[in-house]
Amino acid sequence: MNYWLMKSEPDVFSIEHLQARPRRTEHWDGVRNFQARNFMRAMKKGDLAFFYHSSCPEPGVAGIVEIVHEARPDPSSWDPKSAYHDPKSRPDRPLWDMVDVRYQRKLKRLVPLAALRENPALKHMRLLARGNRLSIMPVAAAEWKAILKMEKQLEKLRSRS
DNA sequence: GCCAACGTTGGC
DNA sequence: GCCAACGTTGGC
Repeated sequence: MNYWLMKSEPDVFSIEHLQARPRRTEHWDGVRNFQARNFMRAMKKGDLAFFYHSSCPEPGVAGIVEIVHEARPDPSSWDPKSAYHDPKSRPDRPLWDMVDVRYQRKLKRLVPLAALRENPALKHMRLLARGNRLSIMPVAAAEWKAILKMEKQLEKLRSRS
């Protein structure tokens, strides 16, 4: 089983939006970057991913989702009406893929980007690498654990105050 | 709104 | 294949 991180702008699509979807499941479509696409292609059913909120007042890890359907062609890529339309992609020659994710849980408290940066255990995390802009990336098992540990610590701090 | 960093495009 | 120009991402 592998771990991943998937970015989304909460104004557009947040962990709460996913939670409100029928069967708490949604296509993760609109990815238009080759590296991100290739990571999606490596995802297996049952893999877990952090749902990361980006481009918002408090960016950070907001929740956990499960990959419930592996990569297959993304129909929005050849839909001229879609904001994600790419004329190079056609139904007979698809260029972009999507996976399905299912809501697993929200973190008890959002783990902010600023806190991730302060954790020495995450020094080499891809998300934190200089200039990183990938919307989908792998997460090492040790990093996954470290972030869940931060969630617990943040929760403890809150319950104490 | 600014700007650094990166990916993509297209001329040569 | 190089590289400048441009567009996008995303934190601040």
